[in-house]
Amino acid sequence: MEQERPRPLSSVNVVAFGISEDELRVLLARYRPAPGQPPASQWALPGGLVEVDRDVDLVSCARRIVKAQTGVAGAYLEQLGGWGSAKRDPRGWSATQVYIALISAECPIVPKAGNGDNAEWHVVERNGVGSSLAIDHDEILTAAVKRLRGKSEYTSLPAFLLPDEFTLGELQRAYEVVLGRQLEKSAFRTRVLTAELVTPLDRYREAANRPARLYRLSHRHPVYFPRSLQSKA
Amino acid sequence: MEQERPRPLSSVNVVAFGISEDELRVLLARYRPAPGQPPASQWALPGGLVEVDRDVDLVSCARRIVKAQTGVAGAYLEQLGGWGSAKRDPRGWSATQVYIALISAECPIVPKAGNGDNAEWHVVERNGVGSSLAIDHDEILTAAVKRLRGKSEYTSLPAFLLPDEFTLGELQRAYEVVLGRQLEKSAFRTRVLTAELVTPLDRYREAANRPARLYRLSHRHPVYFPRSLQSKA
DNA sequence: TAAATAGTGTCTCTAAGACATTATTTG
DNA sequence: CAAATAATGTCTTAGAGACACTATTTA
Repeated sequence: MEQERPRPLSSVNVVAFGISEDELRVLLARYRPAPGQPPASQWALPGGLVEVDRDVDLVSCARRIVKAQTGVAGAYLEQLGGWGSAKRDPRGWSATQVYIALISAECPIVPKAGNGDNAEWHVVERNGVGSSLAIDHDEILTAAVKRLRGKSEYTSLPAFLLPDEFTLGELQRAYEVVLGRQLEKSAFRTRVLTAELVTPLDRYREAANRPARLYRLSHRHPVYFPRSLQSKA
Repeated sequence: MEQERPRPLSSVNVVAFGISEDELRVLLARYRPAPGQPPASQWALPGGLVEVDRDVDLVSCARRIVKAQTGVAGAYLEQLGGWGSAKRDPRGWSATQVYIALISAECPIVPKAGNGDNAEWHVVERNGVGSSLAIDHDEILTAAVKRLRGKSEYTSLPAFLLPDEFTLGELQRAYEVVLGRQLEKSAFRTRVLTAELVTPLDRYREAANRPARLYRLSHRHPVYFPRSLQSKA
């Protein structure tokens, strides 16, 4: 019988994105050096150690974290990647699995009992937030923003930042907020409609102008726009 | 002082792809229920526990595994994802970080001392190999093949399966082997050349026909072909 | 010369960009 | 009516697919 090797710490972190006031935002919590210890002043990505008798797998651990901070249970979740090294955590070798969460409501927060321990939504500027985050979370946030922006070029990802029903104008605005640039209306609409990314409803958004048709996503998973190398005939 | 939580097992697995005899192949090893224990008859993806005093981070752990099985030190490595759950490993809660490795040589193997303990290259058919792999490795292999195929539609990934210098014909063949379908020559060439994916050399591959110009990759990281939402003018 | 593969040219088609025009509501 | 945004149409352009053609080597 071989002696058991020392085990690294296993945790999960979440980069939760939302849109409010036409800005892309990310959820941050006060950095907590270890569970039970008081929070530091630095901001960090919400997360925590895997709890072996509570989390059945990595996604449910991520879901638990999102739920605890925002109250949202059905957020879109996608694996971003793993960060692990001997040095990243002062407590020793640690590996974290990071998930991206897209929150469709208006950036909600679950207030904590105590003293300024609430998470907060921070505006994403360029590839991160203004201040620097704890340990390697700046690097992780940058990777998450890059993934979100990159994948938004050719998938329906930004739609998961909207409520169930939305107009094409609102959808285009979501793309523009995520990508950080304006898009051409006509091209955007044909692209979205021919890809059958959305299903038209028989309802309309009323306003002080021509009412806009409401749509909902056709699929609960991201749709990819058609792409590149075709087969030989 | 809070009591320390139980820690899951942390391991790294590698899905190493190679091309030989015009077939896409993946490296498999005999499944070993735990380090030190004898290998079972089932095949599995090569991997092992993170060694906290030897591996500085996740990639170097992956590199160590690739090197041990193939002798190759400079393979292209890319994170695929993390798999973790209470049930996947009989020893208890375990999380593995999986890397894809692209081997450019002719599918080499490092022979082990003992008795049939060598890794082997298996042909990839459809989304996996013929037989079923240990624990959740079928699912992981399927994800790896999907990633490799998907990304090969719009990046230079298949080039990392070739030696340093290659002809455009060889490059096209690599794409065809990975994607499992034939491509149109003219379109392929203009695409590759206008994306400046490769740099032409002043050397030629001699054969019983017109010599083909040799090329090498322009970048050590994958190149993405342009395509998708453009900016408004 | 034939065989074989390298490499190019031309035409078509599709989808996106640019931009103008029409449509439908409220105040 | 004006103001505002929704929705559509037309023209152009870029890149991919189809496919034929030319180029250069060896046997």
